[in-house]
Amino acid sequence: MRTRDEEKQQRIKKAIVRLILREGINGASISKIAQEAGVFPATIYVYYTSKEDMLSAVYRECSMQSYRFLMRRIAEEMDAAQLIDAIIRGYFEYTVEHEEVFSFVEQCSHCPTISPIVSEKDCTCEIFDLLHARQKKGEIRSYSDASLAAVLFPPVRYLAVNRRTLENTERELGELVRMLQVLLIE
Amino acid sequence: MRTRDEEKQQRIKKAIVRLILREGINGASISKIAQEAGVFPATIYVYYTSKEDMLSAVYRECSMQSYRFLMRRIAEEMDAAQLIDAIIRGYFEYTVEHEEVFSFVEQCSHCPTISPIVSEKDCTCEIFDLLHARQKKGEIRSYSDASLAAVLFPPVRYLAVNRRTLENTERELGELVRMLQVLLIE
Amino acid sequence: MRTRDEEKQQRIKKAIVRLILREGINGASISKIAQEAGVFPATIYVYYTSKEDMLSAVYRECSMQSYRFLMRRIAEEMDAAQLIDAIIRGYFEYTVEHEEVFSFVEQCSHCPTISPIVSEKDCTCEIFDLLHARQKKGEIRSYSDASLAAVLFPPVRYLAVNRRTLENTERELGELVRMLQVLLIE
Amino acid sequence: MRTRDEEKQQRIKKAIVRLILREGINGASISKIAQEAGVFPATIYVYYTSKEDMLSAVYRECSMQSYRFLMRRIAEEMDAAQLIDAIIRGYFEYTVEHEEVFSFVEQCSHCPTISPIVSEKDCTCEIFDLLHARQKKGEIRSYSDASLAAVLFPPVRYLAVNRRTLENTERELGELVRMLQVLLIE
DNA sequence: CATGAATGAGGATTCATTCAT
DNA sequence: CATGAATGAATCCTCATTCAT
Repeated sequence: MRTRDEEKQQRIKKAIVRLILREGINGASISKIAQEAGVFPATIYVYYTSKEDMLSAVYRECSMQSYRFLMRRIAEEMDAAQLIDAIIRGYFEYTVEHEEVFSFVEQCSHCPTISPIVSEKDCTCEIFDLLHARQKKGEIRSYSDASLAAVLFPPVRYLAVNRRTLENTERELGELVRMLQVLLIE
Repeated sequence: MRTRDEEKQQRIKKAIVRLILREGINGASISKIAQEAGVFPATIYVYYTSKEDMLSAVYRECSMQSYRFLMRRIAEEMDAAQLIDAIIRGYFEYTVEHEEVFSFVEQCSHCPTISPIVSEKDCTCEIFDLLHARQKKGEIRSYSDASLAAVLFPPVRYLAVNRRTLENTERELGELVRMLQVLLIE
Repeated sequence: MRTRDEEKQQRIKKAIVRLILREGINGASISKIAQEAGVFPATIYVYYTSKEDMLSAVYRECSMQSYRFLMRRIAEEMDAAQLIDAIIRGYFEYTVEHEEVFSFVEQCSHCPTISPIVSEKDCTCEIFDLLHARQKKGEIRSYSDASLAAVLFPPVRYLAVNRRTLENTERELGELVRMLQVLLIE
Repeated sequence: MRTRDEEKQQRIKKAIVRLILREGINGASISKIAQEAGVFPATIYVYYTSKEDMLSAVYRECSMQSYRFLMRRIAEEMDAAQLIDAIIRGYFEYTVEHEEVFSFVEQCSHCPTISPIVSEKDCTCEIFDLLHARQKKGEIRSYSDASLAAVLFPPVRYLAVNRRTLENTERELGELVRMLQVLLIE
């Protein structure tokens, strides 16, 4: 039956992500992943044809996940200020609530043997549709997509990785939101 | 006694950096590094006590290097606009001219088993001294250091990683410079 | 799934013992053991978690084996003289017939990183039960267990290690038996 | 000057012995020995041509040493009972006072790649001269040298290795002395 | 005589993967 | 579908030894 298998594959995915947060990409061997997932190494090959295949598949899924999470925070009817606030805070919340997945994606996206598989573009197109709409209405300045992407996401990741105390984080995040509202809104 | 070969250690460092750009942290095994450097695997242990020790040492050096490179582009007497321009373009040029080192540092800084060793704070303090001076004079808005760091460096890294054609890159970079000048200058 | 090969594990054990007789504890590397056993080095780790684990396990088994061998030579209804004769000669025969195992145990028992694992006490308790019974009946003098153990086993090992010709050995062994009968029997 | 060199060689010897007590024959590598002795690995090759040569030389010296220690406890004019007492207690004291050397010799003497170098016979000849003299005078029973050696030394080593508390040891040692006096004296 | 860098063989162990069950 | 033993290449690292200084 499907139920058992689905659940086993989920355990494998979670194990990869958890292990890579703890020990880095180097530390994630098939046998460790299997142990962490409570399955046998050979079982992993039932679901994936190779380690590389497995990593890419999980990486792809996780990459998507962060932007799907983000989209749920965003409503069509938000004005530009609200939209920027939602993107920044939503993305940040994602990094906190899904620390493991975030760390996993961060590592994979910087590894030349894995990263080519997924491009951020594919994941963020929906968000850019929304931004483009506001640019057309003259609410958001007509910067290029590259520039928008550069100032919207990497700074949030930076704050997420370097966060210390809750208060600091809250203040820094608020400041970043205001900065980007000033910068992007006409 | 044979004298310690400074040049040999340099070759090892370059080999690490080159190999990690090509094959990622996973692919950088001691034997591959040795081969790339033209030394014997055992020789590496004359210069470093372990692989971890080696990676940290080279990571530390490379991290510093990027900011030393940056500082050379900056002059005390620049005004705020020039300073921002120099930081953005200087940092970007660094990523282009030292692609290998940049990729190496990017990967290490996201790997939980290596990154704790070096903090960006330690490397960028000189730049922040310059920014603080301008903030005091009222030339640069009084955002927190975290926010400044978040909008100054990660967006440049983003453009560096995602650059395609030369023209595009030039345009995007110019746009980013203007954005940050608008954002940061009173 | 392939069933765990009991016979393969036996081959590994024999290989360890044989190799250590020939080349000493120093010479018993995993790869040599594997070669001697006709298995692959990695296969050893299917049966043992580490070299240390393997050595202890085999050492423990071999230690027991010598005293089980001894017990088979001994009958409940023997009188004191017969018992001493049987212990001395039985133990000696063991060292001759299982030279490899004997040499292996001798080496392990003197190595500080292995020996703490097995105590002779655990192996000889049955023999001491028999001796205690004779002590109670007044057939054997009431020396302490330590003294009994000291004069019963180490001298036999000494003769076993230093034996030259068959005749000599036979004579020395007979002499030792008589000495201990005189010494221990009331 | 000879002084420096002599002292350095002494340090090497002590290091070997100390290290082998702690970590067994396996653990005594040239580099560890050098570190323990405070010299450089290459320096060891000034004094010995190879590791094997070094081990044999130190083993030979240490073997002799135990019996020289023993001889100092023995006086020509002792009667048979005193002689046996002196041998047993002298040898035991040696194992306690020179635990490191004793453990080193014990390990080497059981290792087939080292032991052939030294035979106990060579070291104990003086003691046997004394015993033979008493045998001629009819004070000590005319057992063969092999039997004498088998009951005189190995039991002491056994007690030395298996000693726990001071009281126990004292009692066991006294008992062993009395046993051997009864056994060997007419 | 002492040194310390260099070496290449070999150390123990883990790897990703396969295969028979 | 799941398993777990088997594999041979690869892992990091230490070994004894040599050599130029």
